[in-house]
Amino acid sequence: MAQKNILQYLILGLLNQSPKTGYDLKRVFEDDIGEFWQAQHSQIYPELKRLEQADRITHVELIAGKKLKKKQYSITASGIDFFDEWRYSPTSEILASKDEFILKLYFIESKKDNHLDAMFAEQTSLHQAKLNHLLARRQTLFSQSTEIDNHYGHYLILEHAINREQDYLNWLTLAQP
Amino acid sequence: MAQKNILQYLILGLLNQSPKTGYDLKRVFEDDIGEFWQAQHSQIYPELKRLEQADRITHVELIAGKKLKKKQYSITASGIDFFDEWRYSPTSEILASKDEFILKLYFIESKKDNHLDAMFAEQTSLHQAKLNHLLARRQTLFSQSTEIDNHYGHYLILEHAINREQDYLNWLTLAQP
DNA sequence: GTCTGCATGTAAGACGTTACATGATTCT
DNA sequence: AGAATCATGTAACGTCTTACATGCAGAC
Repeated sequence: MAQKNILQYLILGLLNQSPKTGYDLKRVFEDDIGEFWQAQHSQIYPELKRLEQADRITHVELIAGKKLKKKQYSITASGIDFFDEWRYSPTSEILASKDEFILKLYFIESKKDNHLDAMFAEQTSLHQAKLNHLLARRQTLFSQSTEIDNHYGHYLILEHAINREQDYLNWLTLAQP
Repeated sequence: MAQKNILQYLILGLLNQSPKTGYDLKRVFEDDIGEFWQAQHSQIYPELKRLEQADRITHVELIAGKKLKKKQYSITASGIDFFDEWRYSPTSEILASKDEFILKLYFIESKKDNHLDAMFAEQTSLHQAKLNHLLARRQTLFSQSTEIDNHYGHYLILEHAINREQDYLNWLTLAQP
């Protein structure tokens, strides 16, 4: 039964780096690892509650400004054990991705279908925009090699995303009739 | 609210190619488009029922052998309209994929972490096996160019999957310390 | 003083997986 | 005779998205 609940490990891993609020976590998902995993705040907050009940994390309440409360979560020893179990276990399954565009292509019967041009042009534009955004981000974050050493995981994930977009664009160019 | 329910379009598209049973559809998902979309039979059968109630498909009952009943579904005119609306509409969103391995990498802090070797070796082996399987499949299905012309969409999707695995392997080789 | 971002939560529903269940046919 | 595959369905559960809801803080 039970699917894997990978979200909990991601939260634990991020809290293992440093204590964070739910909002902080939300932003990491948006900015850093969103290319390979997504989570909305409506999923994060309940998961934090659940992890705290299971004693994998704890929180302290901070006041920002005059009365804005935030809950800063930290990982517990039990949480670290649980996280390490996951991170060092084999990753046997390749979680297949979904791609709506390639499925639409699947239903094109002939190379001469006159929708093909517009479809490829649209996707090329989308992926080019995404690539540009990722490249700009790399420029901002990792223009110095010291940054790479200090945030190696983040660097890897960004490199992989860039690589993926470049390959996708390359395929689009080659496959286009 | 309501997410996109892409499954219904895939079923309609497949029935638009030729009438099929639920089991036939299940196999197409396993064999042909599984690289870019997954669906279990427990999702397919209820969706067929729903599509029939909405008059997008109909079925006839066939008897195989002495008494094995199967339901062969066909697309209706209304179903074709509905399918065409989807297939020729813009595909603006890039549905982000999930990759558990790259996330585990994200939590590796140092290039010198002594788990890295084993992790890369494992993934290389997995993706190599997958690539071999896809290449064998291309050999079986598309060794003649007439096959490509007759099943162009299928050919494209397989090519894309092969391309993706090759790029992934290439990245694994380059990123490995 | 209004707009953007910070901050936290719940509710409803859609989507997807695993397991449970049953029976016929074909191949070895 | 037994195993694999064909064939169809339901139940339970877990995951994920969208929407609803509220309030504080900082910048302009």
